[in-house]
Amino acid sequence: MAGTGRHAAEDLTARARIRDAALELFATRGVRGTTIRGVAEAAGVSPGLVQHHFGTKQGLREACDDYVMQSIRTLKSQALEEGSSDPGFLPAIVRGSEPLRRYLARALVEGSPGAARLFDDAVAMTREMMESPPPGILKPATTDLHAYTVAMASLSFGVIALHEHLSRALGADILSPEGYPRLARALVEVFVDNILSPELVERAMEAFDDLEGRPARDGGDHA
Amino acid sequence: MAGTGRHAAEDLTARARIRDAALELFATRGVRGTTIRGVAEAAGVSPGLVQHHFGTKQGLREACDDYVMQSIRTLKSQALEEGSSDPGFLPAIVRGSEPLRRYLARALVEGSPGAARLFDDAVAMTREMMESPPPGILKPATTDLHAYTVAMASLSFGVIALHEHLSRALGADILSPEGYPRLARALVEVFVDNILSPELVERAMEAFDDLEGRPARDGGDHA
DNA sequence: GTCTATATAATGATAGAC
DNA sequence: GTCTATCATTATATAGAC
Repeated sequence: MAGTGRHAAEDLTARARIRDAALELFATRGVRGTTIRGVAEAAGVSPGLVQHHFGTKQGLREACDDYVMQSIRTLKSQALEEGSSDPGFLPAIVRGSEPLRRYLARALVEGSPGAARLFDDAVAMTREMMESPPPGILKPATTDLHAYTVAMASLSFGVIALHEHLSRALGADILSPEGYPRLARALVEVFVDNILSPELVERAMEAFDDLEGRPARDGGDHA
Repeated sequence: MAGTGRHAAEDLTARARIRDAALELFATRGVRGTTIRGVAEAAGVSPGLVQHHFGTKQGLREACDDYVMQSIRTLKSQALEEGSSDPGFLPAIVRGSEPLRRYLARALVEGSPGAARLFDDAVAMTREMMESPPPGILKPATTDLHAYTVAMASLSFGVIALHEHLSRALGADILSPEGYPRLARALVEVFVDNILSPELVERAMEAFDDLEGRPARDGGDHA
């Protein structure tokens, strides 16, 4: 499958061209902001043909959703086969096409079933890896491994969802092969660095306990 | 200002009720998915009154944007005054109302000028803190402090943008006072933990160098 | 498969009464 | 300030020709 979306427009069937055009518009204008007419125009076909191939706008959207999520899964599998050392989804998605990434970013916030499934699968996959870590990765020291896993997934997918802001702040598209290393390096540094003093960490943990109404820990001298 | 959005609907002027209704709809259905008529119905007024107060749909959106971002800034200031130990935006936003958070999540992806400014300000604020860290926080060991800062901002705002998925995966609203501690604790653990072996970190850093076309580091024996 | 033409509904915005 | 009535535009979806 040409899952990355990198292909010449002329080589594609009308159906594929429509799907690609819809992908792009759904990503930039959102689902409701995209019109069948706009898709048809962008694909160089008539509005009637869009309906012919996908039935309704909802059908078109579902087709895009399936296509994007399947493409990303394929990219992820390829990255795994090549033995990528980076455990997250990020390296896989960086290989994808720009529209693919922007579609995912939108879908993560607009409420797409496919994006939700992708996120949940990533959590499950990360959790399995944390329970029996590969060489070079230690088992996390936490009493709540599930929350730990969710927090890690938040890091990866947050980069996707916010890539526009991150790119603007950094001055380079952080999901392009050019800009990605700079952010990735910084993310690893944040992981490795220990900028929080043990006392601060202890205080923060106690504050969280308080929020939950738990009893104070050892050394906690507050009510 | 009732920046948290916690107020009885009866106590509000029609203008405020319209704004709150629009806030809610913009957040859940997006800008293009929201209709003047829908806003009017939700606010219990006529469509004409919406136009009377805000002119156009665009004007209504800008008013919502300004209101939300200003409210969040106010919450942030309050958190700072109270000497919150948590440096990010998260603790402030957790205090806000549910619609406020969902609006921000959408705005971060839909392309809102106000959200972009908020993000950039957060980066600048975090950067200043990193350059002269408060007690308990060490200066990060990085050669790219700006990227480091952006990565940290990504963590905070990523939680907002993805809160729906995080909440689903965790089984509790992670931006409510009930669910927040569990995720926050996990985030701190991810920060503090060192689950990556030095060798793995070294390998990853070299891979990033390669992507950028930099020369190999000391000990790098690959071409 | 692909198009044009059209039915039907919804939307943003305006005008004017109360 | 608040409403109703209305216009012009635009949208989805269908029908049917080629």
